Amino acid sequence: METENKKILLVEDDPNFGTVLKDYLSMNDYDVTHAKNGMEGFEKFKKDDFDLCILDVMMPYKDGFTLAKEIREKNEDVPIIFLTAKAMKEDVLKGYKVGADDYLNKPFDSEVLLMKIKAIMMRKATDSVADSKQFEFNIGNFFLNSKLRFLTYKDEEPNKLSPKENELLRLLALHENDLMPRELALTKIWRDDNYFTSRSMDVYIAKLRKYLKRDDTVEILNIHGEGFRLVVKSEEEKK
Amino acid sequence: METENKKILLVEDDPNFGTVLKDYLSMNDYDVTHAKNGMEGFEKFKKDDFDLCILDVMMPYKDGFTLAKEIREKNEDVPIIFLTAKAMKEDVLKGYKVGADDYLNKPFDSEVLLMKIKAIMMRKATDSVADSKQFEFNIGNFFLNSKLRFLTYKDEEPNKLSPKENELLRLLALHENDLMPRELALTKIWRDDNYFTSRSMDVYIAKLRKYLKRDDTVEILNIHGEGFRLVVKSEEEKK
DNA sequence: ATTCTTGTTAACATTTGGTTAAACCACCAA
DNA sequence: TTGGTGGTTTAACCAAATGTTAACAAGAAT
Repeated sequence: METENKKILLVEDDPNFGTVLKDYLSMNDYDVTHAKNGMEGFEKFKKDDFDLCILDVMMPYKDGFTLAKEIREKNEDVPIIFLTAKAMKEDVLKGYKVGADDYLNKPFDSEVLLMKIKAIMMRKATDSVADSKQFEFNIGNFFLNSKLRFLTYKDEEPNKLSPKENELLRLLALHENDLMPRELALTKIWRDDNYFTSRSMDVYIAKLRKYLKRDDTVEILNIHGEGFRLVVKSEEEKK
Repeated sequence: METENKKILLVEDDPNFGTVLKDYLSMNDYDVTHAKNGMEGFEKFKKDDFDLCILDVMMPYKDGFTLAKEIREKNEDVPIIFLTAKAMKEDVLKGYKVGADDYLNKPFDSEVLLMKIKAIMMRKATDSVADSKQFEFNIGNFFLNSKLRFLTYKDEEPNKLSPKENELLRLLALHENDLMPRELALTKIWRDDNYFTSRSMDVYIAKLRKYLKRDDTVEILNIHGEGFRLVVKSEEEKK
């Protein structure tokens, strides 16, 4: 199991095709947000951080190109793939002008789309030195490197964390001193919220507590029925 | 003094189409070398340094894919565009597997080709700062010359590395002390990510470890499910 | 009290990695 | 053609890492 799935923004007005495509991509481990038109697409784009945008060109109100331009103003790096109804030269040229990374003519083969997505993601993966921000945390006297899955106490030997331990602690750290809802961890890490995954998560909370108990300024509290809270006491309140 | 024009290798067996295309590209300020078949294409490729290859897929003797594979062995970065007679799914997938950057269905619009060329060059220009011509590495007491495929320990006799050993170690070195994701090596070196390529990679990791074990400040660590990490201990932490 | 949730441990199942050796393959030379 | 050589892949087997489930104890809520 790896960190988090890649997020894709899919903007497609045809509801049937849109949902089918969304499901297909989800099945292939992408985290897909589906917007039904240009406006909605842009709203959703602003609210989240996507790794890729797939835009239908022909849409009412706001076509794919206009949307792409707006997106480019906000972010000049996100890869964009256009879906065009036919291989119109003008469309293709326009697409490239807006900074498309690729385009596909409908109808297209879903495997080809997957291939393209992979190729594009790989390209980005190589150069983008990755935002290390989201992956490093100071938690009391601990330091968590979530990319290498290391938890270090003071200057001792780093402790290896398993993927699930790591993801869970990272989520807790992202919500430091605040509630980290059970449901959030379950859907993000276990991708399913049921009795068993819930019990499994509790097992992992126990493991994390074991690691963290070396530092008595750090603690994972339970909020009954809601979730957990990673609290870090500051120097003063430590006494 | 002006910058030099981008060099394009065009491999196309149809003499009419080939020369017309060559002239068209030349007119647009590209420095085009035209080869009439796969053999000639590969010969010319070896003799010069191209910024882009445009390969016809259907050619006598040696088809475009085979040629692409040979080219990839020499150089894993040159962008490759395929020209395919028809939009066959198999062809497209095959192309991507060989590491194509794009493909075009004949007949195609020349402006579209120009656009694609521009887009691809742009991409390389921006992101390829990443794998910038980095072919020499100091790894602890080792010195890796990745161009000549030599690994030297202190001042002893250089050790020859096979192409795969070399590429793998180079990728690791590029990510020194950081995670080198499995997937990255598999797609970059093996051009496919499946059970067997993955096992093959593990075999190569074992080989590299054997070379490296002479120096105990250097080590290849595994990050379960993620990839590998080439760590070089500094003098202090060595003790 | 009793019912639901959480904590913890340990057994078990599954997945991934390490290593060796043999098979395979392309190339070159006799 | 044959045989050798170097490189790579495949197979087999084992070891390590990770994850799930069951069982039971302990807390909280009503």
